[in-house]
Amino acid sequence: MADAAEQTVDVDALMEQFHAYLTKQGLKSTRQRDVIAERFFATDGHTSIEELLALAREDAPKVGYATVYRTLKLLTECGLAAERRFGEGQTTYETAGDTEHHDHLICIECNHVLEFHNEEIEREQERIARSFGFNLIRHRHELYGLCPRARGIKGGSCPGQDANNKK
Amino acid sequence: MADAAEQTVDVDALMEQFHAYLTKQGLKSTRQRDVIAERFFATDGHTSIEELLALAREDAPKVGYATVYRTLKLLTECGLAAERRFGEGQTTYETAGDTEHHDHLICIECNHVLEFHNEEIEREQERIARSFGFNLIRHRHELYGLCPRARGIKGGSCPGQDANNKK
DNA sequence: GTCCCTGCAAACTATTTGCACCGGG
DNA sequence: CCCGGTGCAAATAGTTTGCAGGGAC
Repeated sequence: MADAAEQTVDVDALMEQFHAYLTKQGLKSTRQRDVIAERFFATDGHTSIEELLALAREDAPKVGYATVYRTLKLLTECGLAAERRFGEGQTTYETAGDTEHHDHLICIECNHVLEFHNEEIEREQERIARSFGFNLIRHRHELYGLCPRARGIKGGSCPGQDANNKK
Repeated sequence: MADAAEQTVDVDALMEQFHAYLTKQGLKSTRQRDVIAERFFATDGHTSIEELLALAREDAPKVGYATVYRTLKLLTECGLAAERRFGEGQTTYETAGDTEHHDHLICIECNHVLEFHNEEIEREQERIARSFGFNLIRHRHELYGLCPRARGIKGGSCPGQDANNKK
């Protein structure tokens, strides 16, 4: 899709942000954290702890679940990762900070996840919150349905289907 | 709020639907199921398994978690209950079937839950799904923020705050 | 009487934590 | 060196399941 050189630059920038955060908090930069963060930044989609553990173990075979959880928590704290809880299973994480806000459209058959953004809805949400006297902090908006392929449309496919079709 | 006589009618009607479903499925109507369903229908808000267990035990002291879970699963199957998973904690359930669709506005301080419905957003969701070739089946839309009371507005309060402020 | 249902406890899944040792600054 | 980090295993939280006995139809 995008070529390797460009991605590497991106990952480097994110790693730098991560290291800056660690330093600021008086925390240490370790091999495990670096491996996990690098692998995480290199994924484009919505990645589970289990997947990240497997990826990290390619570089550092002995890392355990706990370290992955702890590292993703750090990444979430500094705004470089965002937790997403679709369906029933485990939490997945997506890179954040670089990209702007978006919501999700999920196929209930193939579990593929697409992203969308709609200003009209964003505005409407604000209006609703305000009308109840609320200060809107964040929201969660997920659309579940059947992608063209799942509906059996001939030649149909989820846009970007091939990218990262999980489990 | 509403008076007791009116609520009773409502609960009766829902119980009837529940019994109809059980019969249709060749399942049995038992004291435990009735107690749990009645108590559930009598709550207005978003109720957790734990709360339902406590309520059910007022009528039938020996019911266990498993029965409550199993009964709520039945109620969900027949469309009389809907699972809701806000925040981190346990799943809560709300009565469905009688009321029309709505989404939720949750105060992150006091955990109070309000309901809203906005046609514009519903339409926009459909449009978005269609634009990706999706068949929209269901969605999840939750707004998290601070209610007037939580923001410290003098005299402010969540609309309906007193009704059912959980945990 | 036949199955379904129930309560209990054990199993499970996803995540967190305690602890002894390891390693970055 | 010091103190935070790591791996492992055990602990937790929420929910599900297996099983022996009980109850609905």
